[in-house]
Amino acid sequence: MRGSVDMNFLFTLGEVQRMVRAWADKEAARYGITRAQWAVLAKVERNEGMKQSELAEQMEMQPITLTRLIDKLCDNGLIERRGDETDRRVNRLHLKKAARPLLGKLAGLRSELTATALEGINPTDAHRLLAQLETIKENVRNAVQNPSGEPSRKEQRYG
Amino acid sequence: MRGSVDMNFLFTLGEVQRMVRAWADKEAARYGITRAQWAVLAKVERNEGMKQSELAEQMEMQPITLTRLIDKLCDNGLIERRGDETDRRVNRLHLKKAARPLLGKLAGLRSELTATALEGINPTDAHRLLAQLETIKENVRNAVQNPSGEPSRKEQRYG
DNA sequence: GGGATATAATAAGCTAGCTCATGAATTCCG
DNA sequence: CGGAATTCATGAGCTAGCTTATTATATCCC
Repeated sequence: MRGSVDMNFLFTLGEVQRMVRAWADKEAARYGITRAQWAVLAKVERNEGMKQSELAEQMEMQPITLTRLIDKLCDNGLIERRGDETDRRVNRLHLKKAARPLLGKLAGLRSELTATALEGINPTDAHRLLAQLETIKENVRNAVQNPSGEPSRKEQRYG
Repeated sequence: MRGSVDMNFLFTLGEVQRMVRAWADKEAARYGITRAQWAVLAKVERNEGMKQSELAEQMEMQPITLTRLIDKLCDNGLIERRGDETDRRVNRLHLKKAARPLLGKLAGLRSELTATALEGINPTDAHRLLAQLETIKENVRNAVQNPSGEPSRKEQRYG
């Protein structure tokens, strides 16, 4: 029965998210960075030379939101925008040297935080949890793209 | 191996939370309410006559944060603060009549949202997911209460 | 070439949510 | 009684996110 899940899922997710965010922000603050900025920094590390627009899409956020976060990372000397050689509209994002040691510490912090959060959940379940989160993300993405009222004339769910 | 979970759990949770929040807020906006306010309203429904401080504790948020949300719900005529008879510092929260029909619609919306978000996840897994979220919440609560370095052996804070 | 259109980034201005610091009223308790 | 703690509210300020609009550049296609 879905009843009891129905009862709690949305709000529980909300509470967990708020608690985790506050906690991770507080810990990350030791390194002078917020969690949102950290997420951007980590993405740049794994994909140096990305365009802002690509990164925004990957992170499921609006380009302007990303711009603000990048502004701060640039102010702090952690990354830099470099113009693209063939398309002068484009900025490509690169780490600056100062980011390296910080990223090392942040990796350690991430392990700590994850281990603490997932304590008591065995690795198999943890993997399933992560996969379910991805599923939910996908479901929400779809829902946002074809809003519920609209049947989207391909899959009319009410027979 | 925990490696790949370690790699993604924190940031994936963040992305899911942002997407779900934006989506739920957008849907809830049809009824002139945000998700955060909705959560408060739903709690008041299930626990009429609560004090603000009790509610804040239940919802794992700071009293001041709750005060702001309650301000808006009062402005919109959905709930009201009534003074406690024996302790005049205390406000007790009650639904106003206007809240009833709204709560009915919101219950429907919640079912819809939950069903959409969890599409493709079977009920057993959905229950496990919810239980894991509760576990994480508990873990984070503990972590925040005794910050990481401190072993906090049995709370001998005095003496 | 040149107009229409698309894309990249940004600007301006707003909101929600959260916090800290402060203060006021009240109650508790030694 | 009188100091300490509790309960709530206010004000100021922050991050992060959104919408709408603007600027600059590229591309498409006649």
